Amino acid sequence: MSLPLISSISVDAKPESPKPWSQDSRPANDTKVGTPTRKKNCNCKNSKCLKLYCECFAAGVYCDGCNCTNCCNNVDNETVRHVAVEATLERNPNAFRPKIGSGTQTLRDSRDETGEPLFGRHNKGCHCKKSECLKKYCECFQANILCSENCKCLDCKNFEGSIERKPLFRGDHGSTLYMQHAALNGAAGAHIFLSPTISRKRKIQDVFSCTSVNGQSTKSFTQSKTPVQVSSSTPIPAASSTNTAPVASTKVIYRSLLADTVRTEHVRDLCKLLVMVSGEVAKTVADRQIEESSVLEGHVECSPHSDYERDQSQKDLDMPRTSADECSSGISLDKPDKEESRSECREREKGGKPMSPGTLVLMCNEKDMIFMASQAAAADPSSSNNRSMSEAYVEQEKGVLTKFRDYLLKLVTCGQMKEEKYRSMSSMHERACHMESALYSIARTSVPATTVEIPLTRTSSPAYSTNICPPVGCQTLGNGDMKIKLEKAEM
DNA sequence: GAGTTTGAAACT
DNA sequence: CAGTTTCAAACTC
Repeated sequence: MSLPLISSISVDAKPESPKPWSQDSRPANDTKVGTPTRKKNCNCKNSKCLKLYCECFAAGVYCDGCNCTNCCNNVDNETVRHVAVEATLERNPNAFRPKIGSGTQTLRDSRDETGEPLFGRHNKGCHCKKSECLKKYCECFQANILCSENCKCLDCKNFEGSIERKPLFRGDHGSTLYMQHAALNGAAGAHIFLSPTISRKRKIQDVFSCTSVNGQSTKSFTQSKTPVQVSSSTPIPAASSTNTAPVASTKVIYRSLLADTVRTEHVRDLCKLLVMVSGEVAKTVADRQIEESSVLEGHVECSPHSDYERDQSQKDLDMPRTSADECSSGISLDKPDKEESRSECREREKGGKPMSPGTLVLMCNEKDMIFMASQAAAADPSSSNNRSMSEAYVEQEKGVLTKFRDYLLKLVTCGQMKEEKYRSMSSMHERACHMESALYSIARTSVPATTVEIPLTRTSSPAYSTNICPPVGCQTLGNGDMKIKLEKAEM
């Protein structure tokens, strides 16, 4: 008995074919993989592509289409390569770990005054001396992140607020995509605009070397050689989306709208559900056939469970409710025996080593295949009625495909809802920034220092208050409204 | 495309 | 751990 559909689904949960350094998972924000589809071709000559000098080796991939000579980073030299991997790991157990860590929540969700994304930081930090960390020699710059306290660079200009860095910055200014990414990562709080951790990196440079709305440098508010704590209410003009600084590259970090929505356990649950649907359909078909044969024989007997089970089956087929909240927390499957199955799996896990989700799915498949076999046997004791069997298969397939289709439709709905959500968040943010910029322009006139408080009407978007912090200079009032607190500087 | 510069990795 | 060498990418011309 075969259940090709179920089997094929379960494959998704299975890990990819193992690589010698499978632990390596380059960060999404690493520009080397910032464009995930792009694979760099190395030009190694002396390292045989078996040292970290080789980008392919370091990235944990085979050389493919590279211009390297004496390359051993391929399937043919698996043994040699394995030795090299071992040696490398011996030297540095983290050699194949991502260089750019996601960092703390603060860091990951930070961005500078240009609105550019600054996800993560270099785990080891760079050691640049001459490039001022403004060239791709610098790993931080290359990864499109700011230098952090991990770095030991000299004359660093890759820090927040750096005038030199600004024209070189590569990013998507306050774009919807950024907002999406930030929101998906749970961006919250004041750190989204300025990270104190990153600010610590500032050394001799102007801490508040401000850039006006049009991107031109202006008089600094202060000059400091000491770390400065920057709060969200610091009167720094947010460049916002009106910043017209040249963008050297339009590389955008893409994150699926459904990221964090579909998780491994959901795939597993879906598989289980499909298996269950398949089983229910088979049972229904079997019951119907028994019924039909009984009618033919003139002995009409009611199936003791059919109606009830049909109801139950229908309940099982009902898709879970769709709501924004549900989308945010991931799609769950309302499956009656979900908890039971999980506990069963947990029971199994207790007995031995923990099993991967893929293994669990496969085991569930195995279990259900046995179940299906017994079902079919019950439906057709002679096991020779091919017509009945194929009819059952067709019904099964139909049921499973229908269920799967419903699930996909639900995913699409979730994606659309998220898209709408982030769009409204983005437009709200841009409006606030525009207003803030306008106010800042006013503030720069010769009006004596004072505090301007302008209440802003809060939009209906709950995301604004929960996921995104107020723009720089904005404060959230107790009643949910926002005000812009802007201390005017003497010019 | 060749030569130079640069900084990470490897080595001592 | 610091200094030196090797290496390949980034950069310049």
